[in-house]
This record gives sequence, structure tokens and C-alpha cells, in this order.
Amino acid sequence: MKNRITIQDIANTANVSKSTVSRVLNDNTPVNAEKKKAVLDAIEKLNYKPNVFARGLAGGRSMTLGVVTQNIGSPFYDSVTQGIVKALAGSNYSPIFVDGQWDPKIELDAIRTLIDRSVDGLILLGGNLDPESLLAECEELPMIAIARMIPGAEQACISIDNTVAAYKATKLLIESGHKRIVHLQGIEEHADAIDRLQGYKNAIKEAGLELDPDLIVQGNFSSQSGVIAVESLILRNISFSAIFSANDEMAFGARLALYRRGIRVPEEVSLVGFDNQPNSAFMTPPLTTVAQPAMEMGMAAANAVLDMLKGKPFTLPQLSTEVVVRESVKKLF
Amino acid sequence: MKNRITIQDIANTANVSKSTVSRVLNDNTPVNAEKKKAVLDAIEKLNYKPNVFARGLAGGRSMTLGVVTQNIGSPFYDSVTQGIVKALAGSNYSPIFVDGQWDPKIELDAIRTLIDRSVDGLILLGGNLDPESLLAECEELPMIAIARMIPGAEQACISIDNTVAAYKATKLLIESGHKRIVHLQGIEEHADAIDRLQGYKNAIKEAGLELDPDLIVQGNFSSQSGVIAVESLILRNISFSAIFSANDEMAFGARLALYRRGIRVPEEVSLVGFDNQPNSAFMTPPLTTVAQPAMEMGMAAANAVLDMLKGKPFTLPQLSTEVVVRESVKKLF
DNA sequence: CATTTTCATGAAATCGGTTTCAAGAATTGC
DNA sequence: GCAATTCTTGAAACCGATTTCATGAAAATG
Repeated sequence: MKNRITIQDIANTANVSKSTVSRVLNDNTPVNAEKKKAVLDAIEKLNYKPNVFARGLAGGRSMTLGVVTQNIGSPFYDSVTQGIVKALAGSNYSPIFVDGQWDPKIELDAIRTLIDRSVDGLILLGGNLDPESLLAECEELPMIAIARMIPGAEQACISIDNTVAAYKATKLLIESGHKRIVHLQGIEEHADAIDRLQGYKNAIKEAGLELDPDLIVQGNFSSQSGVIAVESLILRNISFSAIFSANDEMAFGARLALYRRGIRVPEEVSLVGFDNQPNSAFMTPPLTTVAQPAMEMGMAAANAVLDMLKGKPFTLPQLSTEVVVRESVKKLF
Repeated sequence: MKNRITIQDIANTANVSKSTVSRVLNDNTPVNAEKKKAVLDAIEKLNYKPNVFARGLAGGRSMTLGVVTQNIGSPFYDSVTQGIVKALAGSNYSPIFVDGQWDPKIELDAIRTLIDRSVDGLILLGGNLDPESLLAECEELPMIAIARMIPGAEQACISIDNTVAAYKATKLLIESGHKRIVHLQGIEEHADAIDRLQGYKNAIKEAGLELDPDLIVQGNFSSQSGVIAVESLILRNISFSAIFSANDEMAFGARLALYRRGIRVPEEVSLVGFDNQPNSAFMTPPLTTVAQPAMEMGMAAANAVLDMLKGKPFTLPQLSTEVVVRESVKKLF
């Protein structure tokens, strides 16, 4: 705040010019070894920290990464966020978060706020702003999207294959002998929800089972919608022996609805979720679910942006899902 | 980034000087109404956005608030964070997050990172850096601490009274006829954990019940520690009819341990948590717990800092806790 | 050894705002 | 009606870095 050490102070104590100090700082031009040492010593001694604003103004770099989240507070997105923070901790970059609330208008505002703040890179976490507007805003800004596919920028998207993940989960139930498997669908327009539904359908069809539309019930990813879905199933007298929920939250809701009706899990109804959020291991019974490497996704995204910033080619790791088997599925034979 | 509109462009199209534009922008000096309009029109027309760095450099303000979190990923802290983001959304300030990981060393680093970035204000979320170092770092920076009491800066701390909240929770169990009530303690050195333990003790003593040290078992706020705690209780053959857990997470763990042993909740053991995290309403049975107004706390803190920044006196609302009664407690008579 | 090329370094311009200062215009007071 | 005061406004200094450019020294070349 007040009387901060500036680059000039360093220059004075090291007996060199500001320019030289700047060169040492950025390590982009050769500097005589002795002077370099003198500068580094002075920096150490005076505990100098470059002024972020002066740097940003002069250099055009802000040392800040913008992160657009959707609805902070959902376990999956929180884990991704944690991964981003973790990966950035070692670097000189700090993340700055803005929430898009799953609303394209707000998301657009959020992105603009970040660009106005001259972020050096962007990480998008979900969201559903249309690709044209999105890419128009970002232009040549280094950008990575997590858990979202952007046509026209596929190479910058890091996400799991929801279709095969859902297929695997459904198949687990089928292989356990279940024939009437309910799917609790996520938000209808949501890409992840669509893909997971598709995976479910693929597995059902492949097994030669009947694809009964009654067994697909619409939810919205919230626990409450899971309760309602199961209630409606019971009220409509639809029989089923297993439920594959598009996320863990809804599975929790389903489990509660079953509990209220005195239907035991997994003895009478088996349950599989999606996300492997921390609490699912402590559901009663512990929930079988498909694990997304959320934190890894966040770290990978952050590292990729960091690489882009350094001009290095970036690689997005191949992230795979895994169904983690716990105790909520019963083998029927 | 490229060819951005500057204050000079506005000055030119409005036929005034840079200074006048700046005055209109900051609204701190009277400006002729016509010119003011001309400037505002030009801003509108050219879609001008002030450069954050130039502003920060010249004015010393960064329009950024630093938030030090501990362990992003815990539901309580996530909600607080959400409140902060929400409250800041309308203002011109953006939050920037750094994680302290409940480690005083890392926390100190985190605060320094933020100060180096010239944040205009600070919000501390938990943490356990010693007050002297903390206050020394922050100096006259507007600061609010959430869920943490800082001796020497009490008026800037926003938190609930954990002791009375825990007292109320324990009392609920006592009034339901429970006599042997276990307390699952949080991290030993953690202020919240200490206060909650105290509240438990107060209620037990007040009711004239025996304060059996065997009934107080050490946990660390994680679900897993809840499992272990209950296991150890059972292994040691300690009898009890109720558990008051210092947070919901541990309550989940406890519930699972009970389930594994075939002990029914609430028929055989009643359970009360603390935090009212979103999932607790979907535990089986839904968990009775004490609600902290987490999001409100975040919003209040952000608004207070905003007020301090404006030079206005700030007020921290009186936040109260409430035990939300669900289905995990059985009346014994 | 003279000449060209390379290299390290400091001076100065620059980034885009805010704020001080001084000057001219407008208002007030006697 | 003239001096004194207040208002509005533009010019210029400043914030603290980066980067271009020029210069003199050192190294390479023939």
C-alpha cells in the first residue's frame, strides 16, 4: 500500500538501471552475472514485489486467469474448481471466479467482466452460451472448456465421454440381472444429461431389453427431483428393480423416496449414481456410482492454459471414467 | 486487448479533456451538465471500459476483493463463498480466491499473495493464523473474518455463537429423553469445535446429567472420522442412545457405521448434526441438524467490506442459528 | 590491426488512467 | 462597479513497470 518498494529502489541499491532490473525479473535478455546477482540480492534484501498493475499496464499481462463457473455449490464443480486452484498455486497466476448461473445471458456478462479485467486466459466450467457468441468474445484468448463440448473448438474441451460412462453404469445393472431399469434423467437441454440418457439407451438396446418410455423419468439434477421422480413411479404403479440416476444428487433423493416407502436398497431396488461425489460413499448403503476425475479435470485445464500462455503446445490428458462399485446394487442371481 | 478504447478517445469524441472524462467517470468533481452528457454519450457509443490496470496504478485501487478460503470443497464454506460472489455481483468489485488449506503458513502466504495483488479489501473464511501476524499483515486494509473470532478485531468478525448453537442441539436430545449422549468432536484445535464441545458440556451439566468422558470422541470433521468414532464406541462397548456430531459430515459417517452394525436410526440411536448442509435433508432418515445461515454470512461480509470501502460505517447483522428438526431424533417417552 | 558484428546496458517513451495545479470564467460581496 | 471568491476545466505530472532504441564496449572477422 504505502511506501512500497519499486523497481527504482532496486535499481538504486544494485547500482544498475531500471531496465536491467526488469530484465533480470523477466529473464528475457542476457544480463551480466555480477549485476544479476546484485539485483537479486537487492530484491531479496528489500523484499521487493513487482506491482501487478504497473506490470499489467506496461506489459499487457495481468497474471490472472478467469474462471467462469456455473452454480458454485455443486460438488462436482467444486472439485473441478479445487483442481484449478491447486494447479495454479505453484504458478504466478491467480484465478478469478465469476458465476454464470447456467444462464447464457449471465454467462456472457461474466465472460465480459473477465475480459474487461484483462485476464490472460479463460477456463469455462460447463455453461450453455452458444458457441458463436462464445468464440466471438474470446477471440484469441487462451481458453479451455471443462465438461462442455464447443463445436469449433473441440481441441480445447476437456470432458469425459458421458455416453460410454452411462453405458457402463447401465450395463453393470444389466449384468446383475436387472431388466426393468429406470433412468432418472438430468436437465433436458443439458448436454451431459442427453449423453447419459443416450448411454442408457444404448446399453438397454444392446442387451435386447425393452426400451420402455415409462422407465425414463425427467429430473433436474437436484435431490428433490429425485424424490419426486421415484414418487411418481410408485404412484403410477410402474415396476422396476433398479435405478440409474444421471447424477448422485438425484440418487440421494431417490434413495430417500424409497426409504419413505419402506423399499429397501439394494434388496428390493438397486441404485447407481453418477459423479462419485464425496458423500456418496457415506450414503446408506454406500452408493455405486461412476467416478469422474473432477479434480484432475480442473488441474489439467489449468495446466493447459498455463502451457498456452508459455507458448508451449498443450496436451489434454485422456481422462476416463470408472464405475466404482459399492453396496447399492444387488445381483439378482 | 488490441485497439481498446481509451479515455483519450472519449475525450476526443466528446470534445473535452481526459481530466473531465475522468471526473465524470468517478463523479467526484462537478462537471457541466452538457459536457457530462457528451461524455456519457461517447462512453455509451464507443462502449468504453476503463482499463483496470491503469486505474489500479494511478488510483491505487484494484477493484478486487481478496477471499482466503480454507479447503474449498466443504459444503459450509462453499455456501459462504456463494454468498460472497452473489453480493459482489452487483458491485464493481470482483473477488479473487486463494486457499489457505487450514495451515497457518499457507494462509500467511495466501494473504500476502492477495496483498501483493493490491486487493482493496479482505475476507477471511475460517483459518487459524495467529491474530498478531494476521493483523500485522492486514494493517489498515478493510477486512472481515467469517466463522472465526480474532482477538483485537472482534467487531470485524462475523460468526454465529457456536456454544449456544451446540447447547440448543444437545438440549433437544436431552428434552427428548436421552441421557447418554455422545459428542463427536471436530478438529481439536479448531475454535468452532471447541465452542461446540463447550455447548454440549453446558447442556449436559445444566440438565444434571453425568459428563462421561467416554462419550466425547475425537473426530476431524470428515465423514470417515465419524465412521471410526462410532466403531470405536461400539468396540469399547460404550452404551449410548444419541449422538450429537460437531458437523453433518461426521454425522453421515456415524450413520453409515450404525447401518453397518444394523443399528437403526432413530429407533435405537438418535442423531443430530451441525451445518445443515444441503445433503442432510436427504440422509436416510433426514438429519436433524443446526442450520448456519452460510450464504447470508458471505453476503453480509461482502457488503460490510463494500461499505468500508465507501467509507460508510458498516454493520454486521445479528445472525442466528436454528435447529432444524427432521427425522433422526426419537422421543424416548 | 582495422573493421564489422555482437552484446550489455541505460535513457526515454509508453501503457491508460488519476490528481494536482493554475488559469480563466462566473459569481459574490461591499 | 471593482475586488475577492468560487467554479469549471485543461495541461501536465505521476503511478511503476516494460520495451524500444541508441551507444559504447567487447568480440569476431579478414
